Amino acid sequence: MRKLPIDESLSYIEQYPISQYFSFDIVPFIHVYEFDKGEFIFHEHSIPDYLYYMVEGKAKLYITHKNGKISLIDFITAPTFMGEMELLNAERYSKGIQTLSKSVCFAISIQEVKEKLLADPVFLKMLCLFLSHKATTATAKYTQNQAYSLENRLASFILLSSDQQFYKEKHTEVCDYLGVSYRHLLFVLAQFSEAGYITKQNRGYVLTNRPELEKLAAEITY
Amino acid sequence: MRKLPIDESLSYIEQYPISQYFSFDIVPFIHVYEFDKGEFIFHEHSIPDYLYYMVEGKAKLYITHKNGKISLIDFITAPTFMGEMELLNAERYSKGIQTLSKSVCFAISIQEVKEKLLADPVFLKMLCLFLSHKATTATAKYTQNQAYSLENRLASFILLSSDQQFYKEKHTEVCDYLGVSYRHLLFVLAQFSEAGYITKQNRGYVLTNRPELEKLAAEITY
DNA sequence: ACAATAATGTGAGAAATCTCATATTTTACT
DNA sequence: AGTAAAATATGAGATTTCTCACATTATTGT
Repeated sequence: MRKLPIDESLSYIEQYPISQYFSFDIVPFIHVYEFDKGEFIFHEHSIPDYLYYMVEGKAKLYITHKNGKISLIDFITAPTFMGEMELLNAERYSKGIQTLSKSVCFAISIQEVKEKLLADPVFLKMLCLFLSHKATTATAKYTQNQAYSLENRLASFILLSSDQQFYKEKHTEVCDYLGVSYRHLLFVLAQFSEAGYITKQNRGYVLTNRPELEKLAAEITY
Repeated sequence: MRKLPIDESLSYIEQYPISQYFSFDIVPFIHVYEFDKGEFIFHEHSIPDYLYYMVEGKAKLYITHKNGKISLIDFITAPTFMGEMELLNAERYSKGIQTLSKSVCFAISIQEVKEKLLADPVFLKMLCLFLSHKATTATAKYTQNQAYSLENRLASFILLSSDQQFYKEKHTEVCDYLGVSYRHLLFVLAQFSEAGYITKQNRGYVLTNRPELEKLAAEITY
């Protein structure tokens, strides 16, 4: 993590407007940080000092269980806030957030502006919408996880995350995200290959029978 | 559902203060309704007209999947808000809410006060805290559901939901809540009986070996 | 009080998913 | 370039959980 020099910082602040979320001038309170790929924005069980607004990059939000299993709660993509729950103090200790690519974040010192933020209707309204949306998608994901087998969920995930008929997510992340073992993920992936729905190529898979994948995914959607 | 007469309504409003959550006088906008046990407060996929504040009673929040499985997302107990996500319009269609006991709710017409609410910092701050707390507990529940077997989760649930060493939740609800089949719930319950951790009695179970249940539950807690 | 409906309970077999062991390939680091 | 660490891959066997079928109480409405 490194703090960007003034001129670069200002350029980011100009490029990614954040003022709309506040009814007072937030710019004086912003520090711009850059995180390398793989760096932690929040360590698990830490007490965050900053509310972040990620403007570039990708990260994963996860928790580690006592038995060693990891639940990848969400893939986080810019633009988004991070640490808002901790700001609210509803949850004192943070979950973990680790970047998946080089990321740029606006950091706002909680200590400096907590009071102002929690009395700012513009910020609070945005935050309500954000939290509500986050809760809705999380609930959808988790209830589906327990109502459908991996076959359906993986088909759905492949369709959502593939880019131009090409799927290349990391197995190690996907199994934590879908809540199954690495072994089982590979097993179902092999089934899909076997059935000709996908075909291994280089470091990923080409979708070779999209309609069938869509049929499997459609069993979930309501 | 029936609307309570003026005098009863006022008595409830007096007994359960709600003004603290608003910076304007909300009382003129409140209608007091009573729901019988088993009545629906929201039908699934409906568009709510009211934001509710439940002051007495218990209900369950659930969704039905395409394959017929039901996910019981949460047991709702007074006092709490309902329909707040729909008010925010983050989610246009509601999930289902059905009461588990006779319940009394304050109903606030969305159409009448939406504008005012979404600009009210007192209300918005409370709502942020509420949503954040809800998201935190839901995430904890769901990630644990996929990281631990029913043995651990059920032990934990029995300890949490039993009253004075006596467990008497409905199996049909519990299996939807814990995300397993009815059959499997009964199977693990039988295991616990077999091992002497619980003992069937009348319409429920007596906890006959709390320490062992606690040991199982402790595998989860972090 | 009686029928209808919901909840409880159990067996048997199958499917989904897990654990563990181990080998190979890729990626990251110095 | 060389080594350590991470990611990929696969087999075998065990566990967990599911489906379905069916029987037996409770509960509810009229």
